[in-house]
Amino acid sequence: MKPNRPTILDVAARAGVSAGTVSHVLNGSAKVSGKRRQRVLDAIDALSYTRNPLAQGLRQLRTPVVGVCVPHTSVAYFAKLVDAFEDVASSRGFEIMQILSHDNPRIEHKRIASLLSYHVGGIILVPSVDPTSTLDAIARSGTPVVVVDRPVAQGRFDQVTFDNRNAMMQAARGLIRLGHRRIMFVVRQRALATTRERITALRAAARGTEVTTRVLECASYDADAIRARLVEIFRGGNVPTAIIASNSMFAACLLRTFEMLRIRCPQDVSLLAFDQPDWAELVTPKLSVVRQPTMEVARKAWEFLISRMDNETGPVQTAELHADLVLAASVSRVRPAEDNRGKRFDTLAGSSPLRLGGL
Amino acid sequence: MKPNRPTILDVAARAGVSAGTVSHVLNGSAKVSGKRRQRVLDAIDALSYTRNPLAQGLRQLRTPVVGVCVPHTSVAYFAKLVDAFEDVASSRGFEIMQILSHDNPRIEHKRIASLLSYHVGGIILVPSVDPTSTLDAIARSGTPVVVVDRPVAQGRFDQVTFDNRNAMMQAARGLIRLGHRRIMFVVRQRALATTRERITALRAAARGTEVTTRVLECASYDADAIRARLVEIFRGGNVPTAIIASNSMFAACLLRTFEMLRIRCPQDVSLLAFDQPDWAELVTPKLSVVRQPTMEVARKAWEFLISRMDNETGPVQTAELHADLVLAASVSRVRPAEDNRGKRFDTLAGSSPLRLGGL
DNA sequence: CTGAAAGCGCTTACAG
DNA sequence: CTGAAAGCGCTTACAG
Repeated sequence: MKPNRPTILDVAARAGVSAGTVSHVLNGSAKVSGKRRQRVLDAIDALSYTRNPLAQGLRQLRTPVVGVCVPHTSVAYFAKLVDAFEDVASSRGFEIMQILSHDNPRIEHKRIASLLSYHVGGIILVPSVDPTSTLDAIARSGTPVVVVDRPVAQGRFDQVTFDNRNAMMQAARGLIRLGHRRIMFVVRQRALATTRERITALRAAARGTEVTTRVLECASYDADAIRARLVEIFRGGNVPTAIIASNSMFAACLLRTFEMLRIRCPQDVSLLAFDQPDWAELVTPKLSVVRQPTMEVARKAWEFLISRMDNETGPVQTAELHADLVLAASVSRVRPAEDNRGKRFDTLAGSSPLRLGGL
Repeated sequence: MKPNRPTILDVAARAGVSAGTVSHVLNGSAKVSGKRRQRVLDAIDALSYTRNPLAQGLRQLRTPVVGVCVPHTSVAYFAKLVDAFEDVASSRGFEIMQILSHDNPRIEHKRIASLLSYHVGGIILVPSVDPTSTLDAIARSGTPVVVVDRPVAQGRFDQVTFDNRNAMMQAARGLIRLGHRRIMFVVRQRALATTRERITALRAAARGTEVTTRVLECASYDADAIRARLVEIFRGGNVPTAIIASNSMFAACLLRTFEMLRIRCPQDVSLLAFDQPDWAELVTPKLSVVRQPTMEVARKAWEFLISRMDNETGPVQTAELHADLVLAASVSRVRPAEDNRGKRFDTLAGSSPLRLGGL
């Protein structure tokens, strides 16, 4: 069934040299004289020989594969990131093994352990809330790794992150300047390093002003459940005048909730989101976003990974990229009459086909 | 640097048996007596031994890896598909190697060849326009493969596809019933099997009526270029009253173009899209879509792949899943006065921040 | 049921 | 510069 692929021995035989010599021309690991070298090249060509990466990996304890671990691919931002890595990696002869942590440290650890058993040449990791055991396992294996997007304790690992503090600072100050006094930040997990940085910056921006900030943690991944949670908030009264969503899924849920409750955006509530979704410009009003330079992240991370693979003991490399605030129609100035103090929104749109799980 | 992982020999030594015996309990490839078996299990546990898949793969010419090849991950639908595969595969102890064809047969072939050199246990392929050489290479290698989403010539390969004819038939008939007489179908590549099926169905629906159909092929992946192309159409006069987009990227470009040209949807033009984007319900008007059951596809494809890996010579397995038409506000009835005959839209919105490449 | 041994396809000291 | 040979960690006929 499986016709045997040519091996290095076939090439050697055809070129009239030893396997070792073929290996040397393949790897440039030793000088091979001009004509032998050419004979080897010709033989490789004639047989359309390609190396068996399994054998190579077994011998060298290192395969030309880089493992990419992100929480989910269905999040547009992570999908784009993986896409970008696939591009740059395959142009350098690397395969991508993709694993998903589901933002769960246990799964993350297990999946990374499996990746390590393949002796991958390197790992790109968007870490979960608590990646300690995962990072320890990677460190123990000596596999080069670059941490991306979410910072971990500095000093041990190469990483490329965003300047979340600055981005949030910009966003918060912008809102405050527009008259907002009650700002809510909706997050998946408070404990996430990225989130903590953002919360700190939000509070710092509010310090010394009369601005009230509030963090809403919504651990669920289920849109219905999230919307139900939001509905509670808006019905509870004392509604914020501006909401910052930590990712595009929350932004989407918020927009749908606005619609259900007939909350006008931005007249009643302004909205701004981290994690620029591709639909930001399609919705009405257009969504204000913090734009993260995905391609730049991927390129930088790859650069770090390559240099780490070449030099495992070099100094730790760090990059903090800039994220841009892009204000659009979903954010507006607060007029005194509209400050929502003590206001409730509970007009559930009767015609909405929405199922409201849990309500 | 790299502490040596325990090997099967370490386990054997600790359990006081031979490596072959350990292998047998690992694989259940031969009966091992109760107590020896337990000793092996204990040793594995004590050393937290895991098999080296590279060695295993080298020996068996088969690794517990499945290769997934899609055109792009940044397309939401494909990302979801890959996500779904990762889930089901890793729960069965398989890794995922992900490659991207960029809808280019040459790249597809090259990347698949590389995949094959890893002796992957199976492949899931969303084929490019012309996957002939790729499929030949896969067939030659004897690797189990399931073709997904886009049908290829029947009979050689397991595949799970959608009933595109029926979906398009429903969509077209729905539009015709609402009074539409000029329908445009915007596609990436006419030659794609999926697209051809849809075009055929569209024409069939129009046959015997006074309905004019038109296919617009836009090979570009650049949103600016696509919009420029669309602007031409709308300026050209004799604008269609209904447009069907073959994927969500086109739908997005169309919505933006409507906005630029102050075309009202659905009053001036109705819009409907294959490939349900996650923002379909966020835009105004809500987008009408043909909804494809992603998870079901993934599950079915995996089922086929597993059974193919178990039985390489079994009969070809085929599934054609049903895609639902979900009508929403973006589609409406045509009133006689609004039939756009000879109409042009060329009010370029001056305030739009849009860059119009090429115009 | 169990072990000794060959072999999967490479790479890499080690001689020469 | 080049070749012979060992070895990476498994699996699998083959004896027993």
